[in-house]
Amino acid sequence: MAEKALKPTESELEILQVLWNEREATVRQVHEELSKTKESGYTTTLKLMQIMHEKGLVTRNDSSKTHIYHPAISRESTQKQFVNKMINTLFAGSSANLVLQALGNHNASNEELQKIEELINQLKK
Amino acid sequence: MAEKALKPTESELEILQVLWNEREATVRQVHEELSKTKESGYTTTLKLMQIMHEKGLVTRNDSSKTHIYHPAISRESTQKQFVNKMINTLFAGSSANLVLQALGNHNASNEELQKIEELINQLKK
DNA sequence: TTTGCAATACGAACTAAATCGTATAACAAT
DNA sequence: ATTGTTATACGATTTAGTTCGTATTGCAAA
Repeated sequence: MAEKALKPTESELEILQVLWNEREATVRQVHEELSKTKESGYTTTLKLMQIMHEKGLVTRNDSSKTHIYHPAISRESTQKQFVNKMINTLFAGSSANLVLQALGNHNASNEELQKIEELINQLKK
Repeated sequence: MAEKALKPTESELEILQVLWNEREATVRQVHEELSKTKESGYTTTLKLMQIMHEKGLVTRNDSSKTHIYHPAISRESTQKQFVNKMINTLFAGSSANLVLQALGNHNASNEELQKIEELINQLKK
């Protein structure tokens, strides 16, 4: 059976972000991290992560009292999912438009620009 | 007073898409357009557009019985809003990562790639 | 003018998401 | 063993978004 294409919500993305960065984390750790930029209760984070577990967005090791969570979907596939969606709903299907918008508004280093150029040269062939 | 940064919902984006393309439209026209790819009742579209009007996402001319709607926010500013959000929540702040992802998965024409290269050369300076 | 059609207005139901309070369980320290 | 702390479980509430039914209004055709 194929893997379900679950689309994480805004809050779920924030949690996944932490899990992707740390590779694994407890609810406490995730909550501490989120608290840096956001105000909310511990049990809210807990509940969200429980729901994510039900949905299959994360796995967890509950062999000890304090459960350890892992992301169940990759950062890359999630990025792809959202980028594609966005290209279709907001850029009339043109990836180039999205690229121009992204480069125009955010600052990329010369090194990063270099990488992009290389990719472009490959694609041109 | 500064303009409020209202984030359109998924459904609202679909409607804005039509308004941006047509420059203006009636509820009926928007609904016909959406019906091509989506199943839903006329009054649903109507209600959504009324709510968008309350929120200030659209303006309307109601001097005649059939109201004519216009987008109140630009396609570009909305694109910017979503792209920035996405770069932050999904690409760890790196616009280049987003660009690589976008170019890697969607096909851009040589002409479009050319435009991107030009922009990159400008940015490099 | 009456009748019928197409439009708007609006309330209500339904669904999804987020938030939190409280109960309970596991464990460590005394 | 008792007590305190930190964890999970879970129900309930709140908020946002979507959908639709029904009432009403404006207008044109008969």
